[in-house]
Amino acid sequence: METTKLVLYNTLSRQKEEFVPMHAPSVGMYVCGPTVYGDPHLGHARPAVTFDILFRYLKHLGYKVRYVRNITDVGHLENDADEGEDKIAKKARLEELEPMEVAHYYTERYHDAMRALGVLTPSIEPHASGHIIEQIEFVKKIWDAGFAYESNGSIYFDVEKYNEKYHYGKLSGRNLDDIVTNTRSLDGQDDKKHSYDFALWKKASKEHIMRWPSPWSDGFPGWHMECSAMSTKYLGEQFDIHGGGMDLMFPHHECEIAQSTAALGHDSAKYWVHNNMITINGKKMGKSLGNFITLEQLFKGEHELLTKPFSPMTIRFFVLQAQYRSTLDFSSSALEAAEKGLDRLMKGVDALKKIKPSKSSSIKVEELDAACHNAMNDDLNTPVVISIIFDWIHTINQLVDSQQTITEEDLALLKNTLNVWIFDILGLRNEKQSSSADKLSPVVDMMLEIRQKAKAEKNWALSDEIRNRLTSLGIRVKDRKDGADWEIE
RNA sequence: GGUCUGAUGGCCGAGUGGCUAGGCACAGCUCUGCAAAAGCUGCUACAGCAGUUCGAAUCUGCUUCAGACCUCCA
Repeated sequence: METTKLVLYNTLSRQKEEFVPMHAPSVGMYVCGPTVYGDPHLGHARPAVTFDILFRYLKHLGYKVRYVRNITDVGHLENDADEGEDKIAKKARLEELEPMEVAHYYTERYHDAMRALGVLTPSIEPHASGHIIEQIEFVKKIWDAGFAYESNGSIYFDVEKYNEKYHYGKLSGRNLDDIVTNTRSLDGQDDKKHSYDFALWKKASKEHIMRWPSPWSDGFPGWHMECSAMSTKYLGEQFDIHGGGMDLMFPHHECEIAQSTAALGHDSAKYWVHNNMITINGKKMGKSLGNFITLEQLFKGEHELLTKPFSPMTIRFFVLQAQYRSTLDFSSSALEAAEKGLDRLMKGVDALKKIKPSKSSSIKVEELDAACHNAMNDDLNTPVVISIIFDWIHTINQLVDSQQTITEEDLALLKNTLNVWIFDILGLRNEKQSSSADKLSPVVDMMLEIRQKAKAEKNWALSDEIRNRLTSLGIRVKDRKDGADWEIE
């Protein structure tokens, strides 16, 4: 079985392209991170897990990856009509906290949730507030290139002028004419020449707390500037992958391309990778609709739509069971299905220990790795990877049952391959194997030995009492032909 | 209104021309003192209509429906 090459869907070309790094073995990847003004919700898990998988897989393929994911703690305007009030500042004032206090709190919340989901920490996690100077410098470059104008202390990007030389809309497939006729006119845009122009630097109003000095005014950077400035700073003028949610495609990523192209004279990212949304009742889960469920609510089961709590690994597995470019519809029953599937998968992995090697193998273990690679190489098709693993869980069960045979060598290969794919690449954890279970283990084994003696003496009363009391302690006794096994519920 | 995407079995979700996706649920069976658990087996769907083809879930056209973006959003 031959192994293919990694292919990624590039939004720029609207097709799958072979991934060829610009400077192999190094790979640069930039992904838009969260705006830290609210608790992380299920929607945040999608890009985090998707690009975590890409990060892990690229490393598995032998690349040296620098993965940059930003923290937006400044910038995003509430809306253009909002006198330049910044989201962070608005929330801060409501709660009478320092803006940085709010940003820090939610950054920590985000980190905690990501850690629980098994999302590896990026190589660099730059904060927008820590890169104001870089952003001012970037605005200057655009200014010097002639694609910006000043109006009332704010600097705007001149989309029309840019579009004369380049194509504004190349990523989202729009043309300026369409944008002109189809952009709603909003109030409070008097400063701009055209409604489709966007702010590079925004003058702060009197009451605006988050502000920095600049050559133009005391203010703050426009809401697309941080990604251009920070990706350039840490990954260079040109880098391999730029990721983010599909909802950021326009205007955010379109504006980023315009900014970088205006300032540098060329595009910055080679592959634009966008994950699709998680939906709920067929509609996008997001802040604007208010139909989101926070990760903490999921972990604790505290939401009217949840029948029970779901572990972080169940959430991760749920996300991985769909290809990243498809919408994924949330429901409590879908999560329950994911939970049981994951449980079955982990039990299969545990069952590896019970296999007794033979002199020959009736199966071809090397096919597992090749099949997984082929699925993964096809634009990160994790659901197919998982289905292949399930096929092998079936095989493991047959091996345990002696319906198939495997040599000691092949068994070691099988264990190793499954470990790589399940734990290293998919990033799953076996949550039932905790350290407390290890300490508990000899104690439970002792109880089961006593019960086994009782059973041998047909002392069903004692044997059932031991079983019932263990069950009430959350330990499920599983009788087998030779003795008994157990697991924590 | 513009741009784009999608419609797969009870549910979630792969699959781009012919061969079983997978998981969950469900049914039967095996194991078992009983139960539980586990395993095994079964379950053949592609929105509608027309066309291309020896053959279409997969290609083309039309229709219907849904969603995303066009405003902060992962």
